[in-house]
Amino acid sequence: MYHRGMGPRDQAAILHADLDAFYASVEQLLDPRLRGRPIAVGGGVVLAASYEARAYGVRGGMPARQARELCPRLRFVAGHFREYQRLGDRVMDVLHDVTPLVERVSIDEAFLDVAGSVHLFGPPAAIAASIRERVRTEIGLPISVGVATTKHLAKVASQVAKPDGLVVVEAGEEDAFLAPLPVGLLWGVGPATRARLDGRGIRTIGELAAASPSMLKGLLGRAAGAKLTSLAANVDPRPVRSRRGVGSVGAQAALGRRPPTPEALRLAFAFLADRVATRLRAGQRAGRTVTVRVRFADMRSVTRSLTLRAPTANTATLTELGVGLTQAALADHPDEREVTLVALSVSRLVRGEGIQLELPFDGPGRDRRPGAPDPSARWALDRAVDAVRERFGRDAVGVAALRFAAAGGVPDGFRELAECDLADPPP
DNA sequence: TCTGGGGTCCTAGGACCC
DNA sequence: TCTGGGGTCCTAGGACCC
Repeated sequence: MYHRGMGPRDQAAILHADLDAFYASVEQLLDPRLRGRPIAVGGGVVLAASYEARAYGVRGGMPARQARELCPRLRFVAGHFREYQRLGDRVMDVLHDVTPLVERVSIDEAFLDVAGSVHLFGPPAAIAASIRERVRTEIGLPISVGVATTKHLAKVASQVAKPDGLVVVEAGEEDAFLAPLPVGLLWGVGPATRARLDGRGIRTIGELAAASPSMLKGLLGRAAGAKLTSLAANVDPRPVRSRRGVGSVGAQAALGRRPPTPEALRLAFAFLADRVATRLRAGQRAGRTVTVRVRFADMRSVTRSLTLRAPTANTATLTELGVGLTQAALADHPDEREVTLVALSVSRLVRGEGIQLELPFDGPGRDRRPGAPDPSARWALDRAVDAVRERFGRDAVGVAALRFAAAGGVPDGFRELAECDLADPPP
């Protein structure tokens, strides 16, 4: 009997391939003078740090100023985002040479199920070694690979292998491999869970495996407790899936510290709605639930959402709903004078050719007021904007969005890298 | 000049229906 | 009329991932 993507099983044939310090490694590949030196990609904030920089404690997400304090020699470089996409795709091509069962998790990371490739290319460990060799010699980038019986364990193994290493956990060796490792290496255990476990004296995966399931359930909740119990016991039934559907599309923008004036909100949501709606339309999607997140100066954030009767992908509609939901959230927090970030997201997506499913203008379940914008006119405007951009490029139209983007924030190229493909889920 | 951007999943409570 | 139960949808918040 042979398994197809179902774990656990008798052979370690799941690979997790993860490029090391990807953005920084690409910069060092493109410019040999940067090799061996501590570098950071980004401007005001560190988007990625080389291993040389990490040795000083520099981390992604860190403000540039703090990074420079930790490492005075740190060299900041602007990102070559197109190159990241191109080289990431080339690495995925190498992986696809081994098996069609490749699940790309992000630009620089993927799972592979090589159980069906063994008769062609040899044992999984040899396949992993040849992937590393090819990515190194043909593309010029370091990549770490973990090999194990399940996705979760393969992921842990690749983390242990970093940087530029290979770790194979053979079937039967899982418990011994996991026991001494810190719980934070498990997928789903972040700072909050780690702190709670620490409070119970649980620091290693071995200690977690020995803990009682009912105690974990009480400590972390039903789902998290059950998940950790099964992960610590190395039971992970998730198959490698080559394609998966996207559940939501969103965008956010940091504002610095700004009083939330109507004009500022209008400009910000024009920018966000333009990004979100354009992507939805390009992917033949529309969504019913619109969610706004507002972050205040103390980093606390609140969300407000609204579910429409009919799905929308209209730029003007999302702009207005975004502003309206934000104003509702602000009305509940009258003491907050400054907003540092706003986010807009659309979920409960539906798919369809040439979607023209417009919502009632002023909310769910109501009729349009006299004088309210005509939905079909709005749809026509979107079509016109999309058509102009298709011919002349993204920046050809969209005055408000451009004004906002020019005011600061991260480059569009970086945003695009993080976007998920709106590809079809498997049938 | 404190703290980027795009996602997923889970929980809990209330509304509403049968 | 009262009480009880289950299912589904919606909203808000939180943890976590890359």
